[in-house]
Amino acid sequence: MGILLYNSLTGKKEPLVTLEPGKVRFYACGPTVYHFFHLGNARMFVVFDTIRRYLEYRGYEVRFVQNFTDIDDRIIQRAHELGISPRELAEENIRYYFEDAGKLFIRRATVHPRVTECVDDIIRFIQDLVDRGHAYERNGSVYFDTSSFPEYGKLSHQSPEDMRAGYRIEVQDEKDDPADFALWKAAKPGEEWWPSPWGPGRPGWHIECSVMNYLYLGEQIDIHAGGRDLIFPHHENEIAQSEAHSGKTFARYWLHNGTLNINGEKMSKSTGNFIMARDLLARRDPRAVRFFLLSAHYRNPLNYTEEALDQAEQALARIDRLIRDLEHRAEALQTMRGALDRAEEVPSDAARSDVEQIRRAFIQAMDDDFNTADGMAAIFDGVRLVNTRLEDGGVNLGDLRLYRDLFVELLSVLGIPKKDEARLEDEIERLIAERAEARKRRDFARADEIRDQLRHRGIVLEDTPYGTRWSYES
RNA sequence: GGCGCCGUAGCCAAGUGGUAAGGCAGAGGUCUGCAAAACCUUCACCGCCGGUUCGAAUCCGGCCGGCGCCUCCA
Repeated sequence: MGILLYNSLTGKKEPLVTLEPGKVRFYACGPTVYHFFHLGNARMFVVFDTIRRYLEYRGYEVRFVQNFTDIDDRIIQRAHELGISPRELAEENIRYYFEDAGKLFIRRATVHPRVTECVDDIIRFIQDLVDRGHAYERNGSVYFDTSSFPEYGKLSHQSPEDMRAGYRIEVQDEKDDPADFALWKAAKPGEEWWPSPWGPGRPGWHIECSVMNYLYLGEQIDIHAGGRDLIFPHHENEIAQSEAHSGKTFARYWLHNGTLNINGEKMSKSTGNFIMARDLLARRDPRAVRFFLLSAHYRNPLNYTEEALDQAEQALARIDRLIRDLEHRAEALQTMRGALDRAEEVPSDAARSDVEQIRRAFIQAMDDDFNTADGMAAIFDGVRLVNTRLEDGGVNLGDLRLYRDLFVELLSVLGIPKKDEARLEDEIERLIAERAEARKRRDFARADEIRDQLRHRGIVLEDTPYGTRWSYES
C-alpha cells in the first residue's frame, strides 16, 4: 500500500503514481515578495515542506520548485511608498523569506526561480500562445482567450457561465470576454517594464508559474500545491496556460491546504487580519510553532490562538523529555560498560519490534494523505510505549539508542529537529544566507571562511545553479 | 446567485458503516525524602431533525451555525 493523496482536481483520494518511477516533480506556489510573510503563508510553506520531506522519507527523489514572484502591483506600490526601487524591495524580502523560513526549519527548494529571471522565457511562452490562437493582443496587453480552452473551469468545478454570474468588478472592455485574463500587462507611466513584441510591459500574475514549471520541471509535473484560495483564479488559469501550450495534462495531482484562521476568519494581509511569522517567531519557540501548524490535517482550517500554541509547546515537550531521558540513560549505562549486561549494544528483539510497530503506525497515518495529526498520535502512542518499557527496566544500551533514533527520525520527517539541534539548523541557514550575500559581493574570502567553518562542524555546503543546499557530512 | 468546506470532551484534534485515536488541561492513584517526570485509572448522548441499514460521527435529505472562492489573496 503506497501513498494516497487527495486531488482537488477529482475531489478524491488517489494513489500516488509518478510520471517517472521513484521521482516526484513537485511545484509549490511561493510568495509575492512585497512584505514579510504571515502565519497563514507559513502554514502553506510548512505543510508542503513536510510533504516533500515525507516523500523523500518514503524513498522518492523529489525535485521541488518554489517561485518568488518579484514583479507585481503590490511590489510596485509598496516600493513607491518606501521610496525604494521594486528590485530593492524584492531582494530585501527574499532575504527575509529565507530568514523566517529557516527559523521554521523550512528547507530550501531544489530551485527558487524568480519572475525577473524568466521574463524572456515568459515572452516566448506568451508568443506561443498567441501563435496557437489561445491569446490576443489589445493595446499593448495580451489576454488569454478562455473560450479557446474548453476545459476551462475544471479545477474550480465551475463553468465560465457560472462565474459570470458572480462578477463583482466591472469588466474591462478591452477583453473579449470577462473570463479572459492578462498574460502580459502594458506598462503604465512610471512602472517597471520590460521590452516585448507588444511593447513595454510586464508579465501578468499567472503566467510565471506556468513558465517556471515548464522551465524547471517540464510540460508535465506530478504535484502542484498551493493555498485553497489559489484554486481560482490562479491555478485554474495556470492549467489553461500550460495545457493550451503543451496540449498535455499539466499536473497530475493538485494539493490545496486549508486556511489559517485568526478570530475565526482567514488570515489575510489585505484585511489586516494577520500576524507576521517573524513577530511570532520572535516570542515563541519555532519548534512549537511548526508543531502547531502540523497539528491539524493540512486540508482543514486551523485556528490560531495563544492557547493552542501553549498546548503545542506542552505536547512537544513530552516528546523532548523522552528523548532526553533516553540519552541520559544511555550515557549512564555507557559509563558502567562491562559492569552490567544492560550495557549490551545489540538491541533486543523486543525493542526492534516496538520500533517497527511505531514506525509502521506513523507511516500508515502519513501515507493516508499526509495525515500529520494522526502521525503525531502514532508518535505519542510510541512515547507511552517506550516510557512503559523504561518503567519496567531491562532496556539495554542498544535499545535506548534505537528508541532515541526513532523519535529523532520521526520528528525530523515533520521537520522538527531535536531540541538542542534547533538552534544549530537556524544558525546554519543564517550563515548560508550571509555567505550568499558575500558571494554576491564577490567577497569570496568571507564566503570560503563560512564554508570552512561549517565543514569543521560536519556540515557540507553544495552550491547549485539554484542556490546552496547543505547536509551533514556522511 | 454559483462552486466548495467546516461543526467530535473544558481546549486542540484524528476518525467517512460495526457501539469514539492522540495531545493539552482537570480528578484519583502508584512511585518519590519533597517535587518533577513517568506509569495506571478517570473525563464525549460526535450541531439539530428525519431517512437508508442488522448496525451511522461516518451514507442520503432538510434545517441551524461558521467559513472560503467567484479575477488583491497561501
